[in-house]
Amino acid sequence: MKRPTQLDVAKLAGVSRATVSYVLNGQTAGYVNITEETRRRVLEAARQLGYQPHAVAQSLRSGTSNMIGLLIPDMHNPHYWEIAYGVDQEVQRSGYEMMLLNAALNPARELQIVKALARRRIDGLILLVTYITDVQPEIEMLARENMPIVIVGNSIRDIDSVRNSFSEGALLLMQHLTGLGHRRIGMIFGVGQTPLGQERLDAYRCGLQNAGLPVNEDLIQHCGPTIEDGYEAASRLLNRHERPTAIVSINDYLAIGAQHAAFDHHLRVPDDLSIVGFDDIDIASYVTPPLTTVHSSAEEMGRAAAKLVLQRLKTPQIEAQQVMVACQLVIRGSSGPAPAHVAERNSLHDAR
Amino acid sequence: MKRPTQLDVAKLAGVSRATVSYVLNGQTAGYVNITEETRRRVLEAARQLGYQPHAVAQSLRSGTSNMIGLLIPDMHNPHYWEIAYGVDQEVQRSGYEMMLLNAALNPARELQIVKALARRRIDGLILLVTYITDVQPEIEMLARENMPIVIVGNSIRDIDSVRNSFSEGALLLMQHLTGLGHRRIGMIFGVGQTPLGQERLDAYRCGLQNAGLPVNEDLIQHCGPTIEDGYEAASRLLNRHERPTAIVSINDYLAIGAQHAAFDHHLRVPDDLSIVGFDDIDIASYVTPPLTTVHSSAEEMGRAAAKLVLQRLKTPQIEAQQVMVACQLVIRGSSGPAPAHVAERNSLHDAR
DNA sequence: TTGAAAGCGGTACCAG
DNA sequence: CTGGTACCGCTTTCAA
Repeated sequence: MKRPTQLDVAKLAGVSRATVSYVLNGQTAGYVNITEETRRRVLEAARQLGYQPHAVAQSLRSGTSNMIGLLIPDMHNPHYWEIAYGVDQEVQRSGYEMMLLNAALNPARELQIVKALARRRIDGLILLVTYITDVQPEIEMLARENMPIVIVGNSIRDIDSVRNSFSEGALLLMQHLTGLGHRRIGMIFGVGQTPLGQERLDAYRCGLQNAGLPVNEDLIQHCGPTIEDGYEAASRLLNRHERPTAIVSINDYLAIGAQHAAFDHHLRVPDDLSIVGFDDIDIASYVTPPLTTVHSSAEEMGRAAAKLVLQRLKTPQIEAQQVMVACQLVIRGSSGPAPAHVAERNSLHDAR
Repeated sequence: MKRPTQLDVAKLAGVSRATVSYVLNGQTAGYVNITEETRRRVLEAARQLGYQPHAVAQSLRSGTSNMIGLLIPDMHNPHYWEIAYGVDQEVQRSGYEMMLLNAALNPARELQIVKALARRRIDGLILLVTYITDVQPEIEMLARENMPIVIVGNSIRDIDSVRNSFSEGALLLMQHLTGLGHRRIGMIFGVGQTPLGQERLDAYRCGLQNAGLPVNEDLIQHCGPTIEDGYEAASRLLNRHERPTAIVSINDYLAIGAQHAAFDHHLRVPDDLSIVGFDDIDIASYVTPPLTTVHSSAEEMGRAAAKLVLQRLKTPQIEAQQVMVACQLVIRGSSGPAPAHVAERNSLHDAR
């Protein structure tokens, strides 16, 4: 059984295809007028056949798809879903659909997706890219062809972008920890070579130096993106002879793994170990103890990105914009003063 | 700047459009052969122009889109992403793209999405529908038009579906709790009128009856889908004069909210209160204490659903299949024996 | 007020 | 072995 086409409707209503198109779109092309009678006949015929316009044909004809593509690096991290949610909301408000694609942390797939979306002649593109150098040429090419593109959490010259001021947030976070007396602070770095991650890592190093503390590369644990990876990275830190008194996780998701590692090592958080993260995912305030983190509304970022795309869609010629989304330190129960006995042991050790 | 079309390539290579199509698709339409020389010229011209085929045009011509649509009820619940992840993996293995749409728990939006996907002439559809009665007519209509459709967590006559045997799992869960001596068991019911939720609710009631316990409707707290809602529903239960000694949450996500409510009420889990959930989301084993839950591989379900769609795409005429994904009780740290003093108080109360 | 027809970009048949 | 061309379904100009 085949779906009815405009022609079927036209036949049934006893009019031409053009008339059907006029009626269904309200599009009277300037000065075309339709008799109320014909109008009713057409609508009735369409209803009777269950006619649905063929979006692909419309798309080919009009050159627009009514879709905005969103590429995220990893479907497992709630942070990206919050961004996607913001994008979806905003995009829908303007009558578009969001098409969400997952790169599954695979650089090759990232490029492949961008290309596929371009072939689909998607109306606009929002990219959260981990391995940006690989896709940069493609992005620049698309931008030259007037495809509205927004980069999130990153930036390329002459292309709209949304970023958050995480380096500041990260510094505040480090100040918070050093201010609490922590001198041995571990880092869980579980992402690809993203500038976003790099920014946080730099802030970590910088924060230590600001407090006059040495940067010990052994305390930086590189790991994968799963919660299990976070658990293991934290375990490695906690198994060290001189374990850190605080752990900074590159994101909340991994921090939850770290919290559990502390639990399995019979360490109380925050009494024996402070754990902090980034992103403030919704679960962060519900874990035990609630996670100290750097908040930046992911949904907000998504919305900002969507707005940029939609704006460029309307007025393509304006200059590239950089939107900054603020972030703030959220102090919850997972961070506290450095444990006294460890501090003591440390000074003994230092004295030796 | 406009993107080059096949015609541009043809001109540059000094051949016809047909030849370009043949070369690029390897499609020699049976017995068409191309000189190595022409072939090279065409490829070179395509490369030089950065030619990318127009997927919309291809789609219109071929009648296929190379996309499988997936509709999920709520982007905030990790359970659904795991399903989406499974679908994505499987669908990609077969050279398709997954198009993910979020209904945001809105029944009207659900129907709207299904219709939009149908208009896009998507190749196949995987639906996780909350308010199924609203979309059922549309689904049946599409199925009649030979659109491959799979329903997940639900079922409609003559349509492929994937379900998990949660009612069994739920009964095991209830046995587990009653076996531990719990007599006052609360329920957090934070989903729409989904049969899936209903199934779990029925199992809750049934499980109580099996243990010879009364069903107290006041112990069933209906609430919204956010983690905050879970927190509040649990709080309401815990604020009762005679609070439950165990709480069954309709899903893990809300259970995390419940855990936090217990924390805020200074109740230790599981000593003072047992909390159990459903789904076994990845975070479930990392919260403190790790969540007792009913596991069913969501990713597995997604994969099964994708396989069904792809299979029907190949062979449309086979009979509708129902795939059951097994599930099992996973006992972790969040459930334990009913607290003695409460049990005591209960019996005193019963004796009065 | 309505209808005929020219494309949008590709594909695949048929003729050369 | 290659080129011409009809068609996928819809929109929109132009003519009637």
